[in-house]
Amino acid sequence: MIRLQEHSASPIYEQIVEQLKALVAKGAMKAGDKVPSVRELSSMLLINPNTVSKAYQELERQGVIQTVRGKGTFVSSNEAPRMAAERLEALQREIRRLAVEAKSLGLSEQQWEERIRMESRTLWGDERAAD
Amino acid sequence: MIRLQEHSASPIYEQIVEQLKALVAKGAMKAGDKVPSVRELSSMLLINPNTVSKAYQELERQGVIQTVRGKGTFVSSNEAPRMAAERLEALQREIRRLAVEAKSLGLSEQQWEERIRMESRTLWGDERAAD
Amino acid sequence: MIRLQEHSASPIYEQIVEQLKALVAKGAMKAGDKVPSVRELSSMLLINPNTVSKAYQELERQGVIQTVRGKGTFVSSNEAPRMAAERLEALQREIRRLAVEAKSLGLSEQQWEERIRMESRTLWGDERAAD
Amino acid sequence: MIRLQEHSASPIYEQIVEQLKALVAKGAMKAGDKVPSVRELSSMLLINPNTVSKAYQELERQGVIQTVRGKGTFVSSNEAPRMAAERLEALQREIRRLAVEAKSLGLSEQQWEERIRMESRTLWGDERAAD
DNA sequence: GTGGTCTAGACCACT
DNA sequence: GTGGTCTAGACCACA
Repeated sequence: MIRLQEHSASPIYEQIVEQLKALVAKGAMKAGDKVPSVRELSSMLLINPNTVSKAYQELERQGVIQTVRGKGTFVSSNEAPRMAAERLEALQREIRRLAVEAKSLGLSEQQWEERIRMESRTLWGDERAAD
Repeated sequence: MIRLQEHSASPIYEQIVEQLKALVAKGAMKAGDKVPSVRELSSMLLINPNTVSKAYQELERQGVIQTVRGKGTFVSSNEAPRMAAERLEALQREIRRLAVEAKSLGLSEQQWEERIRMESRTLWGDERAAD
Repeated sequence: MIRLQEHSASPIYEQIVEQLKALVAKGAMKAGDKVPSVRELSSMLLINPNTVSKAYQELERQGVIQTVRGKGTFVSSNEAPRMAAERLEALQREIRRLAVEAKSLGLSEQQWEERIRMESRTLWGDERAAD
Repeated sequence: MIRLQEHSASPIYEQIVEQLKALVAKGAMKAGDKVPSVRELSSMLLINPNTVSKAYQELERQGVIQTVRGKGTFVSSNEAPRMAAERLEALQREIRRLAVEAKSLGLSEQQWEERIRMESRTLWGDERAAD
């Protein structure tokens, strides 16, 4: 369900954050679903519980999951994402950076937007199909 | 020409890399143009020469600039960017990550693609106008 | 009468304490009124009786309710709240903390006091109206 | 400058966050001022560097301080506090809680608002005097 | 059982 | 020198 890349530039806790957000975005996990406990996931991934804990705390800050004391951690109903203003700003900055990288690689506008659409389809496509 | 954000999450050398790539992508610098020497740029930006040097090494590795012994450093003809395969893979991974973040923030497919187009226009738009 | 937020930062027993104090403060419950027994409330809220018991112990410690052996638990006459000195000190410390947070968020003194008044009205306002 | 209460209910890292925010709110520290390094403060307070680090990360998330790689940590120009929406909501909830506690302690509306004004003066008072 | 906090000590990237 | 990440292992509150 979650797979770590050992020699990745991004830290382990960030990989967990990204992948869990991806699972929720894709609909593989839905509001109310139980997330593995800190100890469970840490032993599954063979990493320290503190590292998982750090990832979960970041996910809670962003409103993706919610912890219930003594019971566990659950996917939250993501109607009101947290820190939306800051995250939208960061998103736009990163899009700008990637567009520069794309052009720097010699991609045309059409090629760049085609690559975007490839990812859009896998995320939003199913919903459109369901219409 | 290059402006550093003192308080940024990304390291200074990366800011230089990104901004020089952006200048080339926007057409503000073209193949053959001379880029400031390490000493020049470091004194302009009031930073350590080693930091500029690290940035230039990364830019050369990506094929954006080329050093000519005794003459200086120049923007290279960008027809065959180095490491294109690796960088295209990384680009696609990052697009995927941003699409997840966009959906996680509650953006619709239309809103997400509109944000992409906002950046595309400023980079590729001028060329289209010139057609 | 009491509504728990499953996904809240504060523990369940604290939510019960806060809400019962709020009911008394608003006048919805008055001195001598019977409060639900531990068993009743725990089955109403679908939680462990120990959790309700912990809440009632805290409320009794603060002088909000009183247990009469064999008869039940009642809202106490609130003329001499227990631990008033300690609680007043804690109150002042918390006001100080919130004022700092308000200023840190860029609120003006007027905006801060307006937010206070919004809450004051709903608690004390009715009494003034009854004068 | 920062004093820890050993037997406080609130964790050490939170005490650091609160106290540093208070120093900035009072004007004792201003934008651009250097904050003690993680290692410095941890040895001053005789606590683990990780605990200070956790506090600083939270302060950065709230936009109170900014770290500059390899140089240190500085008070940020607090014109755009971060997570403002979420923090304003939390502030209002906490005001509500404190108002209930005040009334529960038998305070009149006047006594409650007087206690608010006591803290307001020490934070905003100086500015008014400077007008 | 759950997550939250803290310590001790290590390694790394950046300047 | 700076902060960021990670591990190992401990204790606590909550349910």
